[in-house]
Amino acid sequence: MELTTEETKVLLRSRKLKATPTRLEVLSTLKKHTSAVTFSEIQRVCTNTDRVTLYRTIQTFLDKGIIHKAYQSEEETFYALCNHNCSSEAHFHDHLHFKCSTCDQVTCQQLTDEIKIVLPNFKINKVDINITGICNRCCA
Amino acid sequence: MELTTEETKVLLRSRKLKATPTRLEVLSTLKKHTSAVTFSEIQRVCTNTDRVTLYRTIQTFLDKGIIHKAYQSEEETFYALCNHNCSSEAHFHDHLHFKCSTCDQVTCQQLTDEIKIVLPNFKINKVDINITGICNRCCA
DNA sequence: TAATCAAATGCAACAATGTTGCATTTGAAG
DNA sequence: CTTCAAATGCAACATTGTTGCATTTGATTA
Repeated sequence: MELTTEETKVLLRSRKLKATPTRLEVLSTLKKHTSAVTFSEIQRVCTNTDRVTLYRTIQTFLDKGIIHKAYQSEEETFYALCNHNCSSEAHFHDHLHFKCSTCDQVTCQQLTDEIKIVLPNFKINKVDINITGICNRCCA
Repeated sequence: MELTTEETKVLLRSRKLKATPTRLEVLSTLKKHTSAVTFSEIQRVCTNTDRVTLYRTIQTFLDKGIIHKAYQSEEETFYALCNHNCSSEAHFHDHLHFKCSTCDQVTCQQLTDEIKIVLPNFKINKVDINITGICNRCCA
């Protein structure tokens, strides 16, 4: 997920969104992180943007499928950029979200084997898998 | 999970908890439901108990492994009684939580096949699987 | 059954998080 | 440069959950 400022503007306009400084800054923050980002982290970076605008910006990005909720703990929600395979309809078919209890980072993990979940007589729309444990970097 | 009032008292005392009217009422509410229960539903039932006491009661039950968080949406948390296989350490090894988008109920579902998740060099402590879709009753 | 005391509760106040309405500003198109 | 819908900032509010502290109560012991 490499995005220059110009590419970000193109992305925003392709979704019929104005390329405002706040939106560019939020997206820049997200792409700088390899792991998912909390609202408070976004707020910490965008100091000269109103709290309400940040909430609305995130909601807009969620609606347009630019970001997704990677992990929701009791305290905080973690957001991450969507990648190309990740439509707003089906985020989780072959990946999951991992919260490391050592470094507290949330990362998206791709699965090599697809997970098969069988629930007879149920219709499955969305599968969210959240795992907590110790990530590969902290294990090493 | 059949619990008479007397059995509930025994359960509470076995965890070194006093069998107060509020605790009995909260547990009675949970066992009356086949699906997981929200805080607001508990609050709706326990009208003569202070809000703060209900929060503390739920927290105590979580700590003691009597209930667990079945599902956490943006708006609400769903709680459910723990069954016998379900220690406070490892809730989710062979079951998942299903949120039906038709009837809005959250239910625990047992899996016939254990799910195998492979993440090389990671240490997995807890696996939460949340599925949204249409449950067997609403499909019928 | 009465006395005792830690545990549990109720109340008030507070904190954090997120939302809504509305006036003002601004990005992008002509 | 003008125009206008979209985006923003501000104020006020709603919801959710927490903390401190005085009072009450369940369970134990005498």
